[in-house]
Amino acid sequence: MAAPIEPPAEPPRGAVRQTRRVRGTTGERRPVYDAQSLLAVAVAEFNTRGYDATSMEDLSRAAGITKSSFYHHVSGKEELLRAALARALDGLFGILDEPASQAGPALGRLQHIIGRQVEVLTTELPYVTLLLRVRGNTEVERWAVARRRAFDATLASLVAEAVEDGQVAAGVEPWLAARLLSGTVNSIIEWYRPGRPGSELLPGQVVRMVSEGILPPA
Amino acid sequence: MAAPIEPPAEPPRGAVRQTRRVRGTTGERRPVYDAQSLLAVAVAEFNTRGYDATSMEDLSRAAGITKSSFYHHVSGKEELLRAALARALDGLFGILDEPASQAGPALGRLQHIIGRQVEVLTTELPYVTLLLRVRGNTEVERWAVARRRAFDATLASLVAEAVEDGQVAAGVEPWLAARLLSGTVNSIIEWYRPGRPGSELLPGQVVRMVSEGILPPA
DNA sequence: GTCTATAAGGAGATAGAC
DNA sequence: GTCTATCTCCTTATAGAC
Repeated sequence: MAAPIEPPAEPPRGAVRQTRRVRGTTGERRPVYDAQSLLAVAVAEFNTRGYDATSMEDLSRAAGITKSSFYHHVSGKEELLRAALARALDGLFGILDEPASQAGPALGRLQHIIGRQVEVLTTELPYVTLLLRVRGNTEVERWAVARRRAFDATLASLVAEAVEDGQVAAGVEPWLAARLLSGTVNSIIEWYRPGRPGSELLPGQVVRMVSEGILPPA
Repeated sequence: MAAPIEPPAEPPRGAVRQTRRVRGTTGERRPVYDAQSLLAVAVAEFNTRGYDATSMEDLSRAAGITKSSFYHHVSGKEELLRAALARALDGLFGILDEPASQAGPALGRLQHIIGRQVEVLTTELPYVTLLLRVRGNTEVERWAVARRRAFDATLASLVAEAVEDGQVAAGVEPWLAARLLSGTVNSIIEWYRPGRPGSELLPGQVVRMVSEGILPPA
């Protein structure tokens, strides 16, 4: 079987609680963690140093507790990776389930997906960043890589369909266009940072630039 | 000091010999290595597994010798990384020294650089791939990241100049265009593999697509 | 839930024989 | 130039007290 929908040995996700802080015995405030908030801490560290270069010691220090306490909450390093990759993939594949991704002319569906992909990239930035950097060293990583490829293949077939339908200029090689398209959109993770004004304009700008050119003649 | 031209503690490069094979005592053929050919082996492994996930044991096994023998030829893991990153950066910055990168209208210089960047990406694929994946964990990595940023900044200022000169449509935000431009070109490392027919057309196709759109209307 | 202590193994790197 | 053996440190992960 290629590219299974479910990751290997996925346990059920626990209930999600908000991170809050309580007063410790010595008076200082210490965060109360659950699996979700520790995942966010871990993914941030993974993205800063790289997954393989980040030790469980690094993660626990970032969370403000010892390594052993960290292990009380999470089952291991690879489980953190699996959960993060699953979240990124859920976001991306969720786009394909939307009505506007399935109805209408191929070009319109493509533009909807691209715009929404930019949105998911920015709203789920840390998780998608991690996903796009995975190399395929373990079973979990290979699963994520295969799912990513399946997503890209969907886009590639849509590009081909748009060319066949005469909505995109025939001089374009569909497979090359699809690859540059994915590369352009995914490259946003290299520089996008949340909280800057004008972020809500980005999806439309990206869709326009891939349609009219990043450097259109005046 | 920011973004020094020279990497930290760079030793002079040794003479380059071609890799050949000699008959061992047991009759099997074993490659004769020098620093350059071992660098190629190492970079290939780094790109497959990721730099941090690749052990010196992995490298020596890929070269067909023991870890100790491997250390006879190279001084260490980080030195391999430094040499590989230097090669990639030399290729990229060499583009900026070309006459066509310095004379004429900004848009023309930009198009020349983009086309040549595609060429360097493909001809120096393993080295540039490694460069684009470096995170900045060590002094050597931070040096490489800073140099990369300097290269991107040169492109960004050229885009701004082309817009000011009225050669590129004024609706384009120069910094966004520059970032998507770099992202699009750099994404080629994710799928390009040497030896396929038609590779010589790629630079021109990429320049056309970033100018006219990846998905131009029919 | 958090801690100290520790197990078990893998990492980068070196010594010294052949 | 290549090898076996080894050093030292760091890694993931667990045991068990509080």
